[in-house]
Amino acid sequence: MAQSDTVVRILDTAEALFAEKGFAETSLRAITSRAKVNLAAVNYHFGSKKALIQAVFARYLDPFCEEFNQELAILEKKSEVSLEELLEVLARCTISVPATKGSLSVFMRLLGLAYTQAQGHMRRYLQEHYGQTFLRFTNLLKLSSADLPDAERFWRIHFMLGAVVFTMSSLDALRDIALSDYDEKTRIADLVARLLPVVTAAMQAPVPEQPELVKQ
Amino acid sequence: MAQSDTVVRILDTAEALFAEKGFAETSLRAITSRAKVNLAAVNYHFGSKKALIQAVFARYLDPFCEEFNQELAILEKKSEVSLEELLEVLARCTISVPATKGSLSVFMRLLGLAYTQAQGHMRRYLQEHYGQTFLRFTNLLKLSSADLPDAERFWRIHFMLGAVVFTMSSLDALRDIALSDYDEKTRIADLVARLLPVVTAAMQAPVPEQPELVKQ
DNA sequence: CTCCAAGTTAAACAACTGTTTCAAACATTA
DNA sequence: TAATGTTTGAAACAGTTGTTTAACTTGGAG
Repeated sequence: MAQSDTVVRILDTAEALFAEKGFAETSLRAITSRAKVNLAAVNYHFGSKKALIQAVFARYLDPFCEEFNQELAILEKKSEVSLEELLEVLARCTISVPATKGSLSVFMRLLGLAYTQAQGHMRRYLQEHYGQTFLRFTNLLKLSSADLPDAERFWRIHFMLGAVVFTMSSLDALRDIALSDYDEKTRIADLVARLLPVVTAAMQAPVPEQPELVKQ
Repeated sequence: MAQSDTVVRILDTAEALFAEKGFAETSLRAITSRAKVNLAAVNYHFGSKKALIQAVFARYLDPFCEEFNQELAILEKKSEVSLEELLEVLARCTISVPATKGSLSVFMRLLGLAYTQAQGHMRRYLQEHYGQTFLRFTNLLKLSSADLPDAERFWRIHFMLGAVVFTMSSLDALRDIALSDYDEKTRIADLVARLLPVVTAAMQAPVPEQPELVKQ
């Protein structure tokens, strides 16, 4: 049974090439030739290039969401949850899941691409499949930052999402600079340790005076 | 003299389409047909699609850097510069420059695409042409956050760069959500007002205990 | 007016894209 | 062993891509 082998090899290669060059810039021929499988294999096993992209994401996000949902269920039973506690759980799940492959940075790069690259279908896919988990998280976040206006919290979530995704997705380049300029061999765990106090402080920053809402 | 007219129309259309769909997903035919210009005009006036992309950026960044450099020169003469002061200058220049066109959000989206979309040549172009201005900025930032270890500052700069670029590049989608969920008509100026305290707090967050540097 | 460079146009170029086809090879069950 | 359904293989499909060519139009200087 060579099937699973072909599927896995396509997924591995596609993941690497997508992260390296982007979705539109990576052709099926580039994937299949490097993976040493036939060109038609992608359409046979996945149906289309779109579906392949989604499958690459699902391989990361499905196990992540499963673990994260379990942790969220525990937190939801508690009477109150601190911001540090919630972020620590998020960080732990993010690190632990792809530990088998050790390529968290690759996945973060993909996530960044999915959001910024104008692949509308990816945003829709992520929303449909993982929106509910995200909602559970934001509900807990609301409890742990109750004094923050809803709109303010909304924007800050995306500021911090950007900080994480952007840094992680450029990780290799930044790590090289950090090494040559500051003699620092930054591991993912170090980066998370750096991120936690920054994100916490950002979420707790003073709220600016209400901007006067003008029409248009 | 229809030349300048053609060039400007190409730039305007390309800018809009790039922001809307991304670089790779926007064909020269899509640009030229919407701009009501002949297909060959792009290669005639700009040389290649790559050069057109760079020209779209230069139209924003050249005037921005000119103004920003002037402001930086003023700050460099002062004996000390506060973090708020420096960030406020950055925000002011960012807002003021494209005021004539009112499409700062378009440019921000382009900037986000340039960094996240794996167009290697764009990163190189930005570094080569505007790296020195960025260096002047980071030097002042070092003065205004002298108690921060260099490596820590380095990472935080990129955290915050990510927050800005990522948010801006998804701006339209986020703005729609903010409008429907919080009845908020977010203007760019509002967003900058929200960003300033967050970035300030993030840069001033407590430094985590030195991560033990292990080999590998 | 003449002439020349600058700009525009339509057409064709070669290369590449995702997808489909159908015969061959394979593994599995009866 | 024979029959079955699944997986691979090479080739072709129809469409799009960025770029180039060469003929054509135009505006202004000599």
